[in-house]
Amino acid sequence: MIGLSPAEENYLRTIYDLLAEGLDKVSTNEIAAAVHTKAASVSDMLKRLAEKELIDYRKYYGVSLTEEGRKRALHIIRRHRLWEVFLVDKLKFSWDEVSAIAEELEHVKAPLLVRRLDEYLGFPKFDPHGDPIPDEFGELSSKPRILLQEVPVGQSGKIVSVSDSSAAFLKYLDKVGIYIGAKVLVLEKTDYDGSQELFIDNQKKVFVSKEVAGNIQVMLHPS
Amino acid sequence: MIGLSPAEENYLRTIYDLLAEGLDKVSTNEIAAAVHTKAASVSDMLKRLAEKELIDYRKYYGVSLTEEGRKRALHIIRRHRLWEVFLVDKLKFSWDEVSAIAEELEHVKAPLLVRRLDEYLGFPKFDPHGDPIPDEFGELSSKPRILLQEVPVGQSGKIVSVSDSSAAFLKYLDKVGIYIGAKVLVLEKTDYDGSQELFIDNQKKVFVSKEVAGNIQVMLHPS
DNA sequence: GCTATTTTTTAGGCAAGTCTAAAATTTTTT
DNA sequence: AAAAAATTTTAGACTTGCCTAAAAAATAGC
Repeated sequence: MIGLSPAEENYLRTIYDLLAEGLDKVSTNEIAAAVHTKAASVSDMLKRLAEKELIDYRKYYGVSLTEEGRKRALHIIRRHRLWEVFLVDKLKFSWDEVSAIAEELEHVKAPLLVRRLDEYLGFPKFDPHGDPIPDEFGELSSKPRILLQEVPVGQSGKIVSVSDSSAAFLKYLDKVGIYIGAKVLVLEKTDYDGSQELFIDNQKKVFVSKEVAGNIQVMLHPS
Repeated sequence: MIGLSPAEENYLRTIYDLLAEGLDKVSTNEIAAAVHTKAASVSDMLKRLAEKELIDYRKYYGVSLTEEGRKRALHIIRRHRLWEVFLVDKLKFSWDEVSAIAEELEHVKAPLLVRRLDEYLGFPKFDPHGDPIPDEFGELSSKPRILLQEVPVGQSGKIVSVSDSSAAFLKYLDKVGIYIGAKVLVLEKTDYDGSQELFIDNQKKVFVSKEVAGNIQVMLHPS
């Protein structure tokens, strides 16, 4: 199949992202909000994407991705997240500045470019927000990630992602010493309010509320 | 003034490049060939660019850039050439592979990105082909460049650019040991055929024909 | 279960950028 | 200098991607 336009790619990635947030279908209005356009324009585009068999589209019902659509979306996301790593690691942007720029860069398709970039960055597996970078074949790192909330006492893991990327939340994490990649050990859990005591990098004890622990994703076991 | 579309940017950069090759105006057909489109499409676009006062356009006569158009073109060329440096220096592409990829990257406009990239690359003054990189204000490095052909005997300089970038020519240069950035000293000139004997990097003597010397640009004096 | 509200789709229009075919202009040839 | 050839422009059409306004369908309220 032939290449997609930047607009089509944006829709596809957006639909993937919205689906990743849980439900099995996405509404026209949700997409419209995410791509900053009107519902009518979304309807237009959905018809085109359905015709290309990249999405399953039932009028007035909702949208999901076909296998092909999912594969395409993951390739776009791969480019997006690799550029984010580049912007943060090499050009010293902060992780909350990079999404908009990566949205432009992700549409540059030269396949060799993406491979070389991957290599240059040291084959990163996660982007600066902790989200996994799909491989060349559109496969996601399958290592399980669970919410910090759910990590049992005594178990340790690595912080790989946060769901809330508001400036306030990121600032809070920074202040208490939590960051993507940090090792975290759950020391204690308080049943009645769901708060936890953590041990970060074998160094620092931190208390977090249930709300905070519900916004942090952890990969169990690894180094 | 507001931003230009990728297509408008391509036309503008192309017109600049064609003008840089000597003449003071460019024809519709030349542009059509350079942007791989039809003359009719070029006519359309020229009307639009003229309306935006980026070009001076007289029907059936030809096209040149206005001051504003030239400034815009130089900003696009700045981005293009910085990305070329990135691709060669960091991603290890060879200098003949990078133009097509840079053509896509050059349309990413985030101004902070360009500045950071420039810094990351060490504020390069020339791209991998030896062409100068305009500064943030759209100014070209004003150091004079002359054809190797015209360098007098006993004078030395630095090779900064080649006009012919065919694979055959580049291969030839490689073989005899001539490369962008090499120091060159003109040892001897043969009047009747215009050929020269050169001393490359104070190391290697090389004979080049007038044809070859006419395709190589040199910056006089510098280190 | 019918009405009101919200969501979604259709209809029609618009700008960008491209194309082909035909007309206008310039250049070349003889 | 007139005819032929080449170049360039115009005219008309098409696609993409967006819009507004109106119609259709689904959902919520009572």
